[in-house]
Amino acid sequence: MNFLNKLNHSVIEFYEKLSSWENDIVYGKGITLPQMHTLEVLGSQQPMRMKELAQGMGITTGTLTVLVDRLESKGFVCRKPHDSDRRSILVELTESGEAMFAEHDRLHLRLIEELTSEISDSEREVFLSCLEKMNKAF
Amino acid sequence: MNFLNKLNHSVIEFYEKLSSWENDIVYGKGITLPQMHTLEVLGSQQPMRMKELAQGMGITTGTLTVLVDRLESKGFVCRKPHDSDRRSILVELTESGEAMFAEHDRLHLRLIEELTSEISDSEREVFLSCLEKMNKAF
DNA sequence: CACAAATTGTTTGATACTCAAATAATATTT
DNA sequence: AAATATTATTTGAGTATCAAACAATTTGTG
Repeated sequence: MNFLNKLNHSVIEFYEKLSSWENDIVYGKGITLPQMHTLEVLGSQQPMRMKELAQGMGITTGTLTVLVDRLESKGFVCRKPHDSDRRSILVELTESGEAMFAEHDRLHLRLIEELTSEISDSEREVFLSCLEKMNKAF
Repeated sequence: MNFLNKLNHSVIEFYEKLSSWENDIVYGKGITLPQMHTLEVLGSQQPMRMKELAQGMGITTGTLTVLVDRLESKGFVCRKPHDSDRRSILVELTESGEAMFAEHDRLHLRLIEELTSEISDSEREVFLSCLEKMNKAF
C-alpha cells in the first residue's frame, strides 16, 4: 500500500474514532451532537444571528430553529432581538451554556493531550503545522 | 494561547471541515452519511454478521437493521444466511456497492492528496506517524 | 437429554435531525 | 408606494437513533 493510501486511511480512522468519542461524551450530558456543535460554534463567536449560525454550521435555518428551541428550553442559549434589524434574532450562550461549552472544550483538550502524550514536542510542532496548512487548503 | 490549545482547535476545525465535505460528497450520490459509513466498514472486511457490523459502527443492531434494509433496496448490499449459525445473517457488498465504496475512497484519497500537496514529504511522514500513534492510543 | 439462559436479528414506539417549500414579518430596491 | 429580497418560523416527509419487547436459535446446566 502506498503512502497516500496509508495517510488517507489513518485520517479516516482518526475521524471515526473522534466521532465516536464525541458521541459518547456528549450523550452523557443529556444533549445531542448537533446541539453541542451549536454551543461550540457560539462559543467562538457570540452573539450570532440565526442565519449566520446556520451558515457556520452548514445547516438550514429551518433545522436551526428547532435546534435552538431545544437548547433554549434546556437553558443553554437565549434569543435576543437584533438592535437594527427586526427580522433578525441574536442567539447567545447563557451562563449554563458557557459552562457546558467550556467543560466540553476542556475534555477535548485533555483527549488531545493524552493522545499525543507519547509524541515528541518537535513532532507535535510538525503535526500542528500540517494540520494548519490542511485547514487553510480546505 | 498555548500549544495544546492551538492543536486542539486545529483538530476540531479539521474534523468539522472533513465532516462537511463528506456530507456534500455523499449527498450527491443519493445516499446518506450513515449508509456510506456502512459501505466503508464493509469495504475493509467482508462479509460481516449484523452484530459485528453494528459493533464496528458503534450503533445498535436495531438501527443497523433499517440501515441495511435501505442499502439492500438500493442494491448496494445483500444479506446471506450464515453457514453454521442460523441466528446470524451475513452482509456483503454487491458489485454496485463495491463500486460506490471504491469511488468514495478514491475521492477521499484525492482530497487528502490535494490538502497535503503543499507539505514536504518529510513533514507528511511525521504527520502520518503522529496520526498512527494517536489512533493506537485512542 | 431437557430445560434454562444467552445470543442474534427484527420490530415497535419515541425522540431528534434534516431538508425543501410555504409563510409571515421586516428591509431594501426601484 | 410597490415590488423584490431577506430573515426566521412552520409544515410535511424521510432518515437515524435508542431502548425495550420479541422470535428464532444456540449454548450451558442440572
